[in-house]
Amino acid sequence: MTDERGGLRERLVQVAMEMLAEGASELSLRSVARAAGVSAMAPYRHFPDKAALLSAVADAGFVMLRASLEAADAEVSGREALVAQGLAYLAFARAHPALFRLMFSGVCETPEPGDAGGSAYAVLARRVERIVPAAHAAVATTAAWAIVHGLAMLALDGRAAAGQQEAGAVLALFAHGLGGAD
Amino acid sequence: MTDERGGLRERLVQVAMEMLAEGASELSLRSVARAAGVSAMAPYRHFPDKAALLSAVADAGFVMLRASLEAADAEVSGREALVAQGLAYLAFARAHPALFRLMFSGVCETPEPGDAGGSAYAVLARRVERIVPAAHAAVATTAAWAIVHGLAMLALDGRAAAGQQEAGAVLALFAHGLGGAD
DNA sequence: TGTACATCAGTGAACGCGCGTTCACTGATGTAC
DNA sequence: TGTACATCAGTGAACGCGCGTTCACTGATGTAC
Repeated sequence: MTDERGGLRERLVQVAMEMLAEGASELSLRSVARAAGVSAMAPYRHFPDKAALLSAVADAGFVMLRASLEAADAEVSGREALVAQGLAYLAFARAHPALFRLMFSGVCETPEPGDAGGSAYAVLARRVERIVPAAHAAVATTAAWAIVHGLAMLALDGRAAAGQQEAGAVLALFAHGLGGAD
Repeated sequence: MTDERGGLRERLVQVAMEMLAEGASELSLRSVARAAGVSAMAPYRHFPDKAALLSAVADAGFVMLRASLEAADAEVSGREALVAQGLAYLAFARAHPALFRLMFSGVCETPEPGDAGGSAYAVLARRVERIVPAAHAAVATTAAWAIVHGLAMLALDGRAAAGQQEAGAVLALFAHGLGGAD
């Protein structure tokens, strides 16, 4: 039990993410506490209620997502980087479907929209700004996020082909359709 | 109680949709039965289990969505019709957020992907086919659905500006970016 | 016309369950003097 | 060095709840003869 090191708060978040990774589609406070080897009441030492725990899990998900986008963006440049971010976004959703759903389930009251500083959104926005004329940047960023998010959601529902190839074609079509130099 | 006319099956579906419209975020079999003025067991005469009831509700949602898209498409033509469908899709999501979430929650095992004949997807696909070269139609349709679905989902989460104007700009950018004649 | 029977929609009580949260507690650790 | 006290993380029993589903039933309607 070397895992017993460290604060319970972090452990609960980590255990919850593992449960989601293992296929749990809904988390209960009790089940997370159980999986962490702790009484049902212990989480209340660290979170005011269940929603706060789920919110912390979603936050951790956004940190992971952001890191994925940044890594993908760094590998290439220009329009290709935009496509790479899109594919990374999709890969994240496919790799962590339950977590992804939780992040966008409205449970989490994280602001995370356009103005939230270090958000995953900002990574995408920064890349779009380098591609399209400033006048279109805001609209193009929303469009880029929407297309990638829609693709991910539809793929999770089995409603759109989720293959790397199809997704690549869709993103390339979109990136090509954007105005601006490259 | 003129409403007592008609099959319980249809009444249950209708009542469930009303509950969703009134803000319920999760439906239980019992609550739907209660709202329909019927015992908790009555729904089992018409649905094998809860999932089947939710599935029927989602189906009814798709029928509504499809009708909205068709109506919007009929008003204008060419690229404008594509934008109009997109706005109608968004309007549907905003008008029926809980129903929309249910429809795309994976609860419903409706096929409804590309090949499903009379689906909402087909309405969008038919319009895209008239706009872009046949070689790109499949990719463009997926892209169109994704952008519109992503916009809707992000809007429901409060993560993207959902104003008619912003959405219109995003969709116009996308429609303009598509190749092909118009 | 009347009787016996089958069908069928809906009832109502009960099952076992897991849930979020409350409460009063325990026992270890730190700190003041 | 020792004693008294506060803090704090975690415990464990209990609460009331709504859930999906089971079971055996009731009572109305239709049908055969």
